[in-house]
Amino acid sequence: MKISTRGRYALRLMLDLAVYNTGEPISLKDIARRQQISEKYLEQIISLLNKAGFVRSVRGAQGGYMLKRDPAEYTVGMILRLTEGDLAPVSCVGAESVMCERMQECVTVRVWKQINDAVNQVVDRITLADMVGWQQEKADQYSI
Amino acid sequence: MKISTRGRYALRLMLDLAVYNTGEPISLKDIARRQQISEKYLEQIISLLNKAGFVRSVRGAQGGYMLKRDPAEYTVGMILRLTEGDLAPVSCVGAESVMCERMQECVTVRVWKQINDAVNQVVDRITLADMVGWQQEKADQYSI
DNA sequence: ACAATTCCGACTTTATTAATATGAATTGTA
DNA sequence: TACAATTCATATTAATAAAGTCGGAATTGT
Repeated sequence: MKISTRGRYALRLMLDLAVYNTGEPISLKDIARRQQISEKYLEQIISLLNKAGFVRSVRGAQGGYMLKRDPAEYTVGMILRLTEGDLAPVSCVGAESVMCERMQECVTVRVWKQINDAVNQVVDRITLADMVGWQQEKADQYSI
Repeated sequence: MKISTRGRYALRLMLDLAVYNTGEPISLKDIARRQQISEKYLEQIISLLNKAGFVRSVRGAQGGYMLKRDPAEYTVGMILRLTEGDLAPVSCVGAESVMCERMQECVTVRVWKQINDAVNQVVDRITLADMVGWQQEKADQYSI
């Protein structure tokens, strides 16, 4: 039931883009330094986000990435699903659920459905903007 | 975010013991046949359940396993945690949470905590007895 | 005695995770 | 225009975990 580094890093990456947004592209090198994540690994991850149209990339010197939309328009669910794949605890209750031949008599599936719903409700409610707000609170706490 | 076969099989195994309980020990062979799971693999899984005191074993011919307590006394959470380990989506919000050095400034941890709470609330509420009930409903549906 | 079972530990195979490595393509700046 | 800083693309590797399989010892009812 773990979320892998891919998903976790993707979330931190997107949050970093939101928090440090100045209108100028932000380079992966900066993000990697701030987040203490291998730059090369981040390349792979942001490539997914880029292909999905979540970020805009600027190539060449002084290049980098920026969020394409407002932070409020990204839910945690969107980001995690893109990088982790379906968040369903078993494949038979996922978005494109893979039926199994025991479906008829299977009772455990009700458990998985409930877990799935509970998780989705959380991740689809929280946006990047929420997280930026939390970050701000923290910053305030420690600076006072 | 997947639950592995270990946990899924353990749940089906326990449910099988609850549903087919007659007071006599039930052999793994029977369970394996009914649940379509490798008997050898089930041995490993039930060994965990046995050591944890969830089931009672009877060795030798006509031997097998029985639930030690009433189905209502087993939650899904108990069974999954035993076989899957902590259900927390990341280790820093689990029961014996492993701190990381970024804890102070980390904001994503709030997301993981909410997911963790949501999942626990579901699995700690559902008991084996609930599932036996569901199974009964299904049986009724299809027999009418 | 024997067959059916649980019990135990080692082994194997496959898939996934988490990167690293190499280098090409692009572009602002000196 | 050269160059350095970047993104982009693909291949490779190393470590770990998942999902079993295998062989046989120990126990016990018939």
